[in-house]
Amino acid sequence: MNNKVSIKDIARIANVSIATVSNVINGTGRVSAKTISRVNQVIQEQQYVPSASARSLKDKNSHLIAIVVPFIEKGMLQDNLFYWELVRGVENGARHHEVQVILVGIEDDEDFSFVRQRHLDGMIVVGGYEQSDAYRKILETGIPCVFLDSHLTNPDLYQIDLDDEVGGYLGTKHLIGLGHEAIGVLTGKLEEGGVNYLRYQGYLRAMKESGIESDPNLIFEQASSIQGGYQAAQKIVGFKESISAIFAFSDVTAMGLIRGLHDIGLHVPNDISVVGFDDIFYAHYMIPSLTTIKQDVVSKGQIAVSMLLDQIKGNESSMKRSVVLPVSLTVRQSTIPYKKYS
Amino acid sequence: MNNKVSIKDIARIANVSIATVSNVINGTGRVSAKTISRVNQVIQEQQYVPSASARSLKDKNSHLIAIVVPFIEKGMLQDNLFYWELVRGVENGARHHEVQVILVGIEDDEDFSFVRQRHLDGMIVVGGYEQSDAYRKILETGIPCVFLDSHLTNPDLYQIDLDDEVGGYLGTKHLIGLGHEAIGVLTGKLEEGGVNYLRYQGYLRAMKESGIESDPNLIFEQASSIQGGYQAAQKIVGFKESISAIFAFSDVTAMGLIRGLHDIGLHVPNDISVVGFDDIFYAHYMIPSLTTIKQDVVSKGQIAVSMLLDQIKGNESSMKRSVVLPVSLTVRQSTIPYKKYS
DNA sequence: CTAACTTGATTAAACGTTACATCAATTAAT
DNA sequence: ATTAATTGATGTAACGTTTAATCAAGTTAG
Repeated sequence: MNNKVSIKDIARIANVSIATVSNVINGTGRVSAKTISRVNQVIQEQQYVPSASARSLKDKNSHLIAIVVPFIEKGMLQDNLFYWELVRGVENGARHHEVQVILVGIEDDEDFSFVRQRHLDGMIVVGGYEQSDAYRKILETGIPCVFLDSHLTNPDLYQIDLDDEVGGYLGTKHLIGLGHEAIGVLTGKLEEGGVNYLRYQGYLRAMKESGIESDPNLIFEQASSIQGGYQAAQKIVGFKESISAIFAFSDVTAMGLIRGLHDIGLHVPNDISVVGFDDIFYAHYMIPSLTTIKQDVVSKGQIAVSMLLDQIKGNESSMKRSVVLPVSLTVRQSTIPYKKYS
Repeated sequence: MNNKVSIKDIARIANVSIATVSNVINGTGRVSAKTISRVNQVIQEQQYVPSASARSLKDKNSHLIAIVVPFIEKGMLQDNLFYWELVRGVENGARHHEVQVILVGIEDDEDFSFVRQRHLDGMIVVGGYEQSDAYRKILETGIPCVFLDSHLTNPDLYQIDLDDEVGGYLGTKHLIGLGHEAIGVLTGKLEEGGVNYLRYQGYLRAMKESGIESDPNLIFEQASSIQGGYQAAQKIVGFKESISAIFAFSDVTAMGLIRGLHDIGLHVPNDISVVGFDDIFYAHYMIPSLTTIKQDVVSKGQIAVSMLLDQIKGNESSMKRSVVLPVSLTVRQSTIPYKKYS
């Protein structure tokens, strides 16, 4: 309705020039107290809102950032709840900085022309693999980015990661503490330096430290999805006499796994213990509730936003380029002390 | 890097006027085949991308829609996975129409000035209550909207709803068919005409049809969240001798409920049967897996987008303003035939 | 009392598009 | 052979801002 009141209208009604109105809005230039209040009055009355397109045309920044999520990964629809929590954190962080978030679920052949098209101020990229096509294209756009959970080697990039190695260590140590020795690992794609790789390193460290030899046959690499976890149960059951516990590198796969084992007749935790990773909110409500490595996803999203905005504003010095967030162990019902397989 | 190549540059390099370039890009006006290909060539070489801000400044439409989600509802953080599936559907629908989606998680005091600020083309609004403040503000913006799961009474509004009454009926009928008579209901806020209200009506119809008297004491109204479901277990346990089944009006509350009952010592389905609503993907993997009323959330999102775009483009006639999507019953492990409480 | 600031405000260019009006050069119709 | 229509292309205003340059009037300094 009132959609077309522009700065010109305000100027006319308030009997000043548009430059003055602009100054009032932005607090720039010199303008007397009375004029300020008169102009503001008119702005109120007319419900004037400055046009973002006109602004961004002028200053080249859009107050728009993108969150880039791989909805489809390796051909599988991403059902990881984890992303939802993250997206919420980002949206929430952004709104406190008067920035809006556009959601982009990238596909394999994604082209990133929308970045320049919309003059995006920056991007938050979730889970990029260093050698992927998308990753290369993202860097090519040249806009400020913050990478999440990517463990990229380039030290110039801004990134936020988890202390994945420690997470892997903690979960494994917990199982060892319960007396388990034959501990299987259910991991997503193992790429050198990637999230799963680091968790695996932590696992190895814990095993070595406790003098337990780790059996490479007990490493199961599977898609990081609930289905992936479910399918893994089939493979794992072949080793049921030699495995007493499994460390799944995400809660979602742990869920699928537990269900898969259940369908085969193996019950968690009595027949086998399971540790997850992420602590998504269902973990607490599952039956059995899931012992897992906890991270604070929502604040991760918020940190990502402020890091991105600092970078955009050029407060480079005020922040480290790489942040590593802590993880911790949350013990619940899915893990119990080792008992000989009966 | 190459961020500043504009239509002018293309025009200069291709030796034509900017008007011609514009015509080539938009397929408007008259321009010879050779010129077209030459211009396109240059566009390719220079990696030119038209500026969305300039365009939207000119034509008043931004190719930007918002999806509005109540992240925080009645003071509770929305942990409903359901929304995530919906958001994904919308994003996916949008990308096929060259529109981008901005994600807005509204708060209680939300102001919608961003709508005019960004010249949004339209909005998809999830779960609005007719008498809410937000709802009023949304209508005031005057932009095209599609309302999801809102069951609004105004027949001029575009909306997509589920056949909630039938859903309520099917779930109840299923339980009755298993021999249950004392069937409790775990519902979110019961507002006349709202989603929960209609599901409840379906419940009543099924009960009446089977000649079972429904006990108003067995209606439990609780927040639609996993915690809400968990807490409900406390209340329900007081009636454990008189309740043999519960129909929860969302899968998330069903999960919380099942866990809550479990902690109290009541096991699903042996001690009590539970039916959910939505069929979020986890329903299939829970232990026990959840009998539930299935809806197709992703396609709901996609339909919402195309409905919105039709409305924006003014193809009013081509579509009904109100779409009701079907639901169906999916039977899993959380419901079993009635047996006397022991 | 003039010169030099300060204050409050204005003018106009520029940002990258689109679309309307115009125009020159062909081609077609009488 | 003149007029009319068509084709291909251009010039330019307009969209809503911001900002640098400018200016008039009032104030202060010497």
